[in-house]
Amino acid sequence: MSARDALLDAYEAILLDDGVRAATLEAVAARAGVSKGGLLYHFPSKDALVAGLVARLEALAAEDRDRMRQAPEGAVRYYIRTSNWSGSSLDRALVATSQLAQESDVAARDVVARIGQEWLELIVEQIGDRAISRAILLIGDGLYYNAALTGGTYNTLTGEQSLEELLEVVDHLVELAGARRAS
Amino acid sequence: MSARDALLDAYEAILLDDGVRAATLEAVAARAGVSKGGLLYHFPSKDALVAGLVARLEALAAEDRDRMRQAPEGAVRYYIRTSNWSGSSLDRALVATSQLAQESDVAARDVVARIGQEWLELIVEQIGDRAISRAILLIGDGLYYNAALTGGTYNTLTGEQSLEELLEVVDHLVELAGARRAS
DNA sequence: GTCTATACGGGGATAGAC
DNA sequence: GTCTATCCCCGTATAGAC
Repeated sequence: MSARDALLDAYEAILLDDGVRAATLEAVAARAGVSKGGLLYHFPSKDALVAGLVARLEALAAEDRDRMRQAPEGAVRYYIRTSNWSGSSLDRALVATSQLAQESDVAARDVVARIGQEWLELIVEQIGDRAISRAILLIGDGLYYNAALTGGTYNTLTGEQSLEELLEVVDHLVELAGARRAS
Repeated sequence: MSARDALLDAYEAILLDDGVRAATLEAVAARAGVSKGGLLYHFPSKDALVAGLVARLEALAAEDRDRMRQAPEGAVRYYIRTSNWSGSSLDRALVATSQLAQESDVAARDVVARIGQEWLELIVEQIGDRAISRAILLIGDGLYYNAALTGGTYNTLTGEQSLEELLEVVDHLVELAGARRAS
């Protein structure tokens, strides 16, 4: 793994575990096993570090959209399943970046907003009804919110069973959208 | 208004507008129109300021539960309507405290978790089905997440219409819970 | 009850050695 | 490509004046 990636991993990890205040250059460098000077070679400023994280999130989200579009279970089920915390690269990058968005970081705020819009559009394409799509999107947002609160320490939906139950509820919403389309 | 309340208002406002990093003692004091020394008379440390915010949130949430229980429209509709950002005291205190929870502040994390559990219990009492209740809770969480991302700059559900549409979708979930109870 | 002055540590960033 | 040394600013907190 490149040193850059190791540094971004460390930055993410600290943001998730301890929050923005703890995510200092020194802490990030130490966690990645380099010195502050070493970090500043790869990322000449803190803004550069943020930009690196934003770029990583953007790439991961684009890959995820492809998988979501092609998911055999359907985009909606795929979206809900992957919104529950699993510790995936996308989970981590998104929750970490959300924290920066809350610090009024414009780049972070933009990318998080854009990703949400793209998800919404994909769901609308699949099920047709905008109000129901928004409700489904909000359920996923709720899962991310819960992950963010704990830094992804545990799933909101503990165990496979509650996720299955939630998916079943969401299936009903998809059916409802189908019924509305038919009428 | 007491000086204490003015200081807590200022703390909240900075947390919402600019995030935890900007919420320094000096910034809070300035926004409340007192000096740093003045602030430290009322709240002898930053931890005391956090504790003050947590206590305020707890009180507001307790009042809100009473209103939710007695809401003529039902607890679920009340919950969804008030989860959309309106700039209420509870909105502000909850989103501000959520940010502290993400900084691994134990007191903040506990109170936010507890409030969520109480909401869930209230909804379960009213509609019976736990999985559906959890889905409804997550929709509310999603609304809070969106408010938190922007510091409550705007509603996720712009305009009265999209809120009404969402409430309609949620009504279907409540109906579904009723149907499950009947069977 | 609120202010100023001051101490101290930590965070971001630069220069330059290796 | 990574390290140490150093600078300056800012955030927290204490002491004490008014």
